[in-house]
Amino acid sequence: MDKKYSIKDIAQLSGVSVATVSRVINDNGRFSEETRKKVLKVIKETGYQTNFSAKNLRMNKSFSVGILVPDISNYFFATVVQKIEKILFKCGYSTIICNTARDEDKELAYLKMLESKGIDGLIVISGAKAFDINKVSSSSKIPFICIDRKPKDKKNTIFIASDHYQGALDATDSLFNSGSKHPIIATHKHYSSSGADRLRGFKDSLEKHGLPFDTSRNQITLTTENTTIKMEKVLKSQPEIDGIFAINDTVAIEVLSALLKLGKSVPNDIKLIGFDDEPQDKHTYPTLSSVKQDTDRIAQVAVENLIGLINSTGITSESIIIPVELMPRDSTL
Amino acid sequence: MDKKYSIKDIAQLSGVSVATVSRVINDNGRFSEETRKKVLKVIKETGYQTNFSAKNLRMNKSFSVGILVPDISNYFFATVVQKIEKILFKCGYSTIICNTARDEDKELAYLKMLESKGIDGLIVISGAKAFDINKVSSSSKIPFICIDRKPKDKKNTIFIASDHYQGALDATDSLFNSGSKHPIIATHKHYSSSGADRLRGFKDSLEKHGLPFDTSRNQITLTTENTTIKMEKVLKSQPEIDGIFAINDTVAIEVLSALLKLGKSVPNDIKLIGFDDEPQDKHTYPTLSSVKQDTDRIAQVAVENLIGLINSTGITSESIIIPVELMPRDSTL
DNA sequence: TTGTATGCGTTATCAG
DNA sequence: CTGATAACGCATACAA
Repeated sequence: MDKKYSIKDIAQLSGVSVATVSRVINDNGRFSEETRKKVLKVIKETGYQTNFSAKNLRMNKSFSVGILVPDISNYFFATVVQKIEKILFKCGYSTIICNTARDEDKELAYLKMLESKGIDGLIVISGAKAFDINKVSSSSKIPFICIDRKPKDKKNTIFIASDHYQGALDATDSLFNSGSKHPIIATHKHYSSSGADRLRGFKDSLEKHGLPFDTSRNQITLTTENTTIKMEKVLKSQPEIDGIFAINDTVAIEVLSALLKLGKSVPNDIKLIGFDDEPQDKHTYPTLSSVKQDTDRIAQVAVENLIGLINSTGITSESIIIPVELMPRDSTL
Repeated sequence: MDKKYSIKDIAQLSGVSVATVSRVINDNGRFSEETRKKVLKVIKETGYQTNFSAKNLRMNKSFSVGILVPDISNYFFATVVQKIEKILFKCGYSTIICNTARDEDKELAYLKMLESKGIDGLIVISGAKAFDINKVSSSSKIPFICIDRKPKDKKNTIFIASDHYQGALDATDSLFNSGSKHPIIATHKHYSSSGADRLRGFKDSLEKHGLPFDTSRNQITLTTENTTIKMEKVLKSQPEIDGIFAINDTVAIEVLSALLKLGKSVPNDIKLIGFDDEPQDKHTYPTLSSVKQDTDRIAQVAVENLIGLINSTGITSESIIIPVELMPRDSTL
């Protein structure tokens, strides 16, 4: 009742050899229906459970994957991680979560740990710089895929991302469509490959509408602390500003709050749109327009590809772009 | 360059036995300073890394802990998980995350998997029912601690929670203090032990102010879909309502949005306060009063106690309550 | 101070 | 169809 059963115990209890038990458990090799029943019965009765440490050691496989994420309290990251974990579990893998806090040293330390644990695969989500697995250990060939973060070595890797460019283009277009003549983009200090793509989309929409992009006039960089002050200054020196594309919803909501404090009306004075379609967008006042990423599909594609990588030796190189969806609400009416 | 080194390789390369290498690595047993340097040098050069599967098998320890959480895209859960993971990593443990989605079957499946992997400990965060580890396997004695979720067997377990009762009491008091005469509580369908404590706090504040609690008059249950309709109905039949304590900030923000739609002014017509102090509270209009949980301390205490449990055989039973802090903002001015 | 030998629980190879 | 046994990489009791 209080002991942990091993395959050996099961063998003894059911009067067969350990080899046969292993065969039955893994449904591998041949054995009679009779022994199968016998063994399965004992397993049920004893509540036997595979010892994964042993199995891993023997098979050089761990049935677990690591996931590197900058900040799990971010809505988009949390949602993607959650969905990935769910699918992986269905496929028999467990997920080791690693919160890198955008710290390169931490990232390295995590990578080492994960390698030690013999993870079968790795998913890298976002982060400031291009991802270079060779920094950990040139010997290791852990299959990995990148989400929203370009790998350093573009060959031999899979890269998955939302169509940030198109989303930003659509978002900015929607500012114009709702009457804005002089939109700007609000970014924050963190720089990621997705952020760069969104900036490109903004620029191209601007130029499409006959406005040349100029960083000093069309872009503001905010930190959490200075939003209102900075906004006030900018709006004073450029009173023509009548639309803001925020690099994500967190920034958008800070901007919205600042605008209201400054007595500006959204969308009457200034149109506003964000990115990520966070749940609270529906509950701001006015409700916040945004661009929705297809996290279901991102997660699905990520896991499918990773498992493909794990099971096959053929190395692929691919860049997968997931479409996004514009979610117009009152802030761009 | 492309091989994975084992302790045996290191032994050969440095001209000692595997036992000595093991001793040096674990700084265990005695060996000369000279051999130490020799071995360490080879380890550096080769980039040797411990094979944890083997170590785990031998030591019957996995240096990993599981964490059961209902929904990681919830701000409070995400924050706590993130902080726990960070501290655990510093202590040499990796964290296997399990998103139970409040589903008991999933929880069971996860528990089995975690047991198979030989996790050293378990952290259970919230969830609807009391937690009963015996459902997995009567044989297993995995040390575990509960956060925000009462364990079934109160003996032999550690329970950590914010002072939900006091927080709710303070929150409701603050409604009265800002002039509310007839506050109600807004809950949602999920029921947890923390939710029950918050409800108790609300009731006691009511009675303290001379109002007997009556479910049909002082409590409304919302779902995400029906908030505005339900609010309208309630406010029509009970126009005296002038204060709302929402069971958490997500509910509070939905309520706030509904109230604005219904033409009610917050805080002039109705005072409002939530729970959890989510970041967006600072950016709603008006800013949302709330009760802040000390996630740093919760995480710290949780890890400390779990590691204590793992390393000692002495079983403890304890209930640890972490103080909360009232965060008054404009919605209760 | 160091080396030898054993076993942890599995799977896989090879006989039977 | 089934059984004995080697091997995975490591820590440790025991010998030297």
